[in-house]
Amino acid sequence: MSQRTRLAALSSALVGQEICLRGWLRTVRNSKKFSFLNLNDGSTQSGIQIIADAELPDYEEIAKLTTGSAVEVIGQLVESPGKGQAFEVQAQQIRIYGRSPGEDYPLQKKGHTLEFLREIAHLRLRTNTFGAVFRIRNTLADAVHRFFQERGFLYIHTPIITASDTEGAGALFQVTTLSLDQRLPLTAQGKPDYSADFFGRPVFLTVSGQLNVEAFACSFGDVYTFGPTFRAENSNTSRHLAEFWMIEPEVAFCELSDLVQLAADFLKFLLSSCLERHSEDLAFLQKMYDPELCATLEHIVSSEFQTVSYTEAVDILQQSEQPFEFAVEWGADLQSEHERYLTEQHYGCPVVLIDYPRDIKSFYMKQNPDDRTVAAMDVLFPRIGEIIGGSQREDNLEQLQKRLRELDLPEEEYGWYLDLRRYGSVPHSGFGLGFERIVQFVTGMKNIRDVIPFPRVPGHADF
RNA sequence: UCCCCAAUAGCUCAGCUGGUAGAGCAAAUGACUGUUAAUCAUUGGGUCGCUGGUUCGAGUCCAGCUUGGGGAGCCA
Repeated sequence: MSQRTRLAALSSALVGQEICLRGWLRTVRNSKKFSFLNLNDGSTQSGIQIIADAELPDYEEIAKLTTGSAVEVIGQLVESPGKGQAFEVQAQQIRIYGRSPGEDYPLQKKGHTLEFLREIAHLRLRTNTFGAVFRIRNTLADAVHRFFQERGFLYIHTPIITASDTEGAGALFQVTTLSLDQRLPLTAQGKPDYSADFFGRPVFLTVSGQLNVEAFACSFGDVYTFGPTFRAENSNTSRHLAEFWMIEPEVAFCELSDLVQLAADFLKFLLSSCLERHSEDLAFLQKMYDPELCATLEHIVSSEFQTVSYTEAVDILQQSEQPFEFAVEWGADLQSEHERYLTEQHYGCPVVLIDYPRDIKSFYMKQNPDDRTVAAMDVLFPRIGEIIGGSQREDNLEQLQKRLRELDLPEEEYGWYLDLRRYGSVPHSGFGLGFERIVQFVTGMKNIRDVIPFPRVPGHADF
């Protein structure tokens, strides 16, 4: 069997040579003496035109090929006399792996709506749009690791099954081997008897690796996680998933200002990696979905992120005289419309909001000396709002214990977490980036369900 | 979960003040010497989302439900 060449590897240097390609047909155009087949193998946006001459053996079978069929083409790469492509392949031999009956195959030689394609998530991957999205998603995943690896961060695999609810991170999926179809073992009080469950206690799918990864930061210094995350929230929006991937760096000997810088450097690195590698995919997405896509990405790479305290932001919003639906008031969480005003209109660049009121943030955030704010940080992007949330962590044992008591959280559940403050405590900070959010931003996709392979949302776990 | 909008052929849609179903594309068949989501001709294709109601008569009006979309909340 011949060595296969990927379409991405084709170049003018190969013109005149015999090559072997394998992939799926996007379009077929027949005329009396030959057929034009457009082949794509997933490695690039543009496919390649195959010329199948009627002189070929089995031409009758070849002429009956339809959109979606899988084939192998052996032939000579030649310069194309036609418009729209630099070269094409003059087929010498075409092997048919699998036909694709035209009367059934849902993908047509026409545009489909993203809503329709979501119903055929196993086949939408063969479209130009999803080719571009998933190639870019791959580059982003690679760039995440490159960024941290180049800076000496350790990649940590935190548990997916966990007993701890990282407070405030949302509703949990419970994991159990107790059968819902049979009578539950009950305690004397009539509650489920978890001593009979697999782990002997209630456990859940993780909503965040943060608490675990703090332990690693307090041993290895600079670490990060990148893994699946689960939220059982009944969120029905274009930017929430029940299962998604999250990146959480955690850095020891790091205060909030250093964390802000890390987040900005990180986001710029991710965006510029895509601009470098994906001009063709981005051009396609720009043409189809967002005329300003590349300009937006380039603008962010070259812009200075604006750091503003929550208190300053509230002042700006109150003086803006914008007709906001929700009033701006110190102590309340900012609404989407407020965040978007700051990043899109007031500053016109990414904004990092810091030092939020203590009462609207989580227990583990570092108390500021003013006694009413904590060293939290949210990075706001134009269009999508909050893309990163993070903070410096409370590293003072007494302060953290006090916070647990104030919020009525069980101190005994956090014993190991408090140990990190008890033994060799250091200032440390970290943030979380929802991976699909950045894929969404880079690709210009409006709905997060279109940037993950098989989306899991309330009421849907198909495929 | 809340608010708003929508659901008609495989896909995208039209269908007026209620009178019994249409187009383009796709598919199948044929034609065509270079096409680019090719072109031309022919053919087949519908429980008008579901349930009930109003009416002589409902794709059309009303109610409930289901599904999809947009926005909000929760957040990443």
